[in-house]
Amino acid sequence: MSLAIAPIAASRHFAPPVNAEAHACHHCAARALSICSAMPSQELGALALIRQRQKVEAGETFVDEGEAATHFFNVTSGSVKVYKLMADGRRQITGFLFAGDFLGLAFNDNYTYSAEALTPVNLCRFPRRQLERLLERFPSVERKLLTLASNELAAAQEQMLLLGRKSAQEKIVSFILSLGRRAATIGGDGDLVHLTMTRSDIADYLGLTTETVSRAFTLLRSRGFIELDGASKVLIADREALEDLAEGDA
Amino acid sequence: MSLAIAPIAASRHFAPPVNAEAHACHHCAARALSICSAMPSQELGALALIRQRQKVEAGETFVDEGEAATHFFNVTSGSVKVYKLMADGRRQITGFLFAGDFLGLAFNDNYTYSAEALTPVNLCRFPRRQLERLLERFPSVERKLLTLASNELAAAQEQMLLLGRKSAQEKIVSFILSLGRRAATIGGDGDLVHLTMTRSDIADYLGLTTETVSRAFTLLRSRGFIELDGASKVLIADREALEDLAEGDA
DNA sequence: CGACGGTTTGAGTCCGGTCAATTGTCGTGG
DNA sequence: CCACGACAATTGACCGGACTCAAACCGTCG
Repeated sequence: MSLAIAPIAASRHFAPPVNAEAHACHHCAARALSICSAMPSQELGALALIRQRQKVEAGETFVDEGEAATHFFNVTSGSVKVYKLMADGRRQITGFLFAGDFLGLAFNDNYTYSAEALTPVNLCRFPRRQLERLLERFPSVERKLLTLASNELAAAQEQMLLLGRKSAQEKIVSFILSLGRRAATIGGDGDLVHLTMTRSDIADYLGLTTETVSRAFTLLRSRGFIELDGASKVLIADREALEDLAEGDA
Repeated sequence: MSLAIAPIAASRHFAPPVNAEAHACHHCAARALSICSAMPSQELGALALIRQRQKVEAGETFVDEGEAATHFFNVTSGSVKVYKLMADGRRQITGFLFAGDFLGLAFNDNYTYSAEALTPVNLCRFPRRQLERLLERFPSVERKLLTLASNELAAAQEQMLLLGRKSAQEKIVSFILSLGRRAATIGGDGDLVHLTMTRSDIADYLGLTTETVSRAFTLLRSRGFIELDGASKVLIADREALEDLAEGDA
């Protein structure tokens, strides 16, 4: 889920980073766990000590369903899809992650999902065992995680409503709007949405097929609600109309 | 989600309850937060101090989407449906709760769902403000909550897979099996499932209609996979076949 | 026993899926 | 710079599973 911006605490409490890499990863810790509100420097310092950097190519799977859940991740840049597979290959994408999002909260022994980079991705990785020890020393970090998990849960329930009860149109519209909201919180233009995932990914996220996704986009464009620039850029042309559509008003 | 049984810690650390009522509610706190592993008596005692009992009639709504989230709940007995509504009345049930389950984890200011009793229900209620203060004093309780939330999250993702990618048949079969599992952990017969919800509730949980739910039950019976005794008792007759069906093996 | 709500069953429709062909996009190498 | 290949996206025709509408059938409780 979306996490809020620039952790001021970080820039106050730490010396200037030696390079851009370190800087990015430094922020990553703050973003994952401080959630806008300042976190005591002690906690941040401890987190910094156990964090590890990881680069992932586009298309690379870095979490595999069923594997031992050894790490907790935080996305520094790029985008990621998280999904579950059925034996016969059917796929449900349970979420897309962007800069600032975390992954691996599940305190199960094994991952219950897979994760694959949609674009080149920079990650911060926290070994779970060390993170857990850290949580014991700094309960405030645990508090943050609980808040994050609660928000995740609320979002998951919203997605259930979408999957179970919305039409194809409504699903697509809700999706575009939520990406717009997300883009706005990250600091971009809330009306211009850049799709880093394929139609097939969108379909697997919304419980549809690529064809239906494509048709829905076309229809929305022909009605003047959105504009398309190539396949991956969507401009929200009539937000109000879309917000009505998402809730079923026509 | 399912919580494990009899917290031994409780009976060791507290004097025998003066009546059945108190006894039930005493256990409720333990169940909600100790999750099988023993919890220090100090924490249990603190929880006991802030808990409140609440009885709810069948059909009564005790949590309303949008209302201020003042309480954290734990179901002592009975069953509950948790759901979200759309403006036009479409409904998505996001979960059913049974004895031992908790509700209200969301650390948002307002509830993002409604909850209604399916049967007469006994609840333990913890005022959120007091609970939060308690979490600060006893981080171990927070740890338990985080674990619970993680499990909830995994279950929610599994439900997304069901809603987005499974056929009506597969949905019903998965549902029966999960109720069976749940019944087994509570201590009942894992093969005999008692449905406390209507067909319409099941439909709103699985993203179907009552008619489709009914037809699926009928078909499963005619094929010999289940037996029906009235509308609310389901006997799992061929678990193996059902487990295959749930995953799409024909 | 009768009434009411929930459930089952039936007939017909439609939304979204399937299959297939075409068009578009982008990176690569001639 | 353009031609090519590979893959993604779009479009079209058709199909079918789940929905809708409607009627009949319980079961439970006054």
